[in-house]
Amino acid sequence: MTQSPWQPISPAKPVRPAKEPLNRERIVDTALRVMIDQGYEAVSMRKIAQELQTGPASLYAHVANKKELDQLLVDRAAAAMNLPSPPDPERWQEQLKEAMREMLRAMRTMPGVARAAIGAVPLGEAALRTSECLLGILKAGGLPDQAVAWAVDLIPLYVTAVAFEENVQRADQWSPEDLEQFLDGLRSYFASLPADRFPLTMALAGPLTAGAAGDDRFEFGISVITAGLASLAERR
Amino acid sequence: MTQSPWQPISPAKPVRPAKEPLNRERIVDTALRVMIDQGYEAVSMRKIAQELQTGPASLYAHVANKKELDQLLVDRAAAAMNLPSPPDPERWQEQLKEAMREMLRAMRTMPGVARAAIGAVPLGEAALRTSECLLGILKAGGLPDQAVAWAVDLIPLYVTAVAFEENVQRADQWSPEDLEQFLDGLRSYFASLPADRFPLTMALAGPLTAGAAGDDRFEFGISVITAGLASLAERR
DNA sequence: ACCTGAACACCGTTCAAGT
DNA sequence: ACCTGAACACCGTTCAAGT
Repeated sequence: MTQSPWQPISPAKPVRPAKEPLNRERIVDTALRVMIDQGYEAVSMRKIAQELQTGPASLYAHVANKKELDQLLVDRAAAAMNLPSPPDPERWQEQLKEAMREMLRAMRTMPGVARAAIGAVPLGEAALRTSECLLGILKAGGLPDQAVAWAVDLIPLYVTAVAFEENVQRADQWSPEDLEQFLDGLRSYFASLPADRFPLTMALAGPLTAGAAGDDRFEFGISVITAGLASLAERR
Repeated sequence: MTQSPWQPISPAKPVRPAKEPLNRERIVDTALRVMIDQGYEAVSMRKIAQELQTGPASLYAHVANKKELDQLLVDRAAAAMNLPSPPDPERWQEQLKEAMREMLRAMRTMPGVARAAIGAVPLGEAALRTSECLLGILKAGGLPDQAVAWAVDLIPLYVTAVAFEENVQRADQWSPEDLEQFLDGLRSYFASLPADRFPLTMALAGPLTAGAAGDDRFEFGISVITAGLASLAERR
């Protein structure tokens, strides 16, 4: 074989290696992209490896296991949250509601993250910052320390559960029309129940199937929790 | 081969067929047993089939898919709940708390059922009876209809999320000592944080790691929710 | 109508072998 | 130290073939 004259004589060495090396960040970036595009179910060690043009075994040099990857995704979501600060004793209830709305908003931008978050203790740096912020708001509200601490457990639990519910529906690929059709079916199902055994379910079929699409149900939830916490503060 | 004299001459035909036929109930019974023994992760179509001495394909004649099996398990848990009745306007808050305690108790006897329940709309007969009962208690509390309906969504969501959390710990096979060790680790982790950025997390390390074992945290949650709902009733 | 074996298209994780 | 192929022990679901 002859060397073309415009090529250097030194052995052909690409300026960049064909593959850039694997690292934690690239793995989490890829997992996040897959999760946003295709949902939590699609985030598998095998699929992430495939996206990175390698085999699943390669990931284990950078991530302990799937659970750790899930935790890293949760921390990404926490990092995306813009929580109200500094805490204001005059407005703590509104700040708390704002924080919960923001938590849900961030989780919605990463559908599936709720599934990764639920039932895991979030100890990443961003998750801790979220906790610290909530602690501040609740302290500003004048709650006793133990109530503050348990509330910081209760609040993400509720928001995550709501996001998780939405995520299940999304995973089933329900369009708004599908949802409306499902609710219609539900209403006629309620109407067909034996009236002697399910009188209230039948009477409240309307309210029971309302607010499934928008944020009214979530707003109700955060109002109940905020009012409940406020009632604890008043007893101080 | 000679026939033993005390055996009938007619061809050996067992009085019962070697296998009793498969049906929904046997499948759900088996799945429930596996779930109680080995947790939700162990409840797979393949494993249940194996327990029933058949192949996984055989189950699909009686159960649409895994999701339907999950729903049937959830309804078994709902059927095991002994909710307070009839509703008493004088005691509705205590009845509501009792109901939530009973829901958690039933879910605890079937670890894993929370995982099957979360994010699915429970429409089995027993689940509907649970709803009907909660509707009665909340109506007795004088809440507006829409609040009653959304509360019936919020309450099982919270209880299920709590049960799910406990279930994750159980799935990781944590003994009480492991939990204590984990909490110790957590406390020293909190103590090691940068004091300028996480002052409250550090100051509240005690309360934050308290009540993880017993029911204090759950009692706090049901108090907050009940008080929040009561504050809506007062505004009527 | 019900059951079955075999297949399809997946999982998470480990491990010995390479560079 | 990092990467890899191959294997292990699993998944849910489908489908043609049996009875």
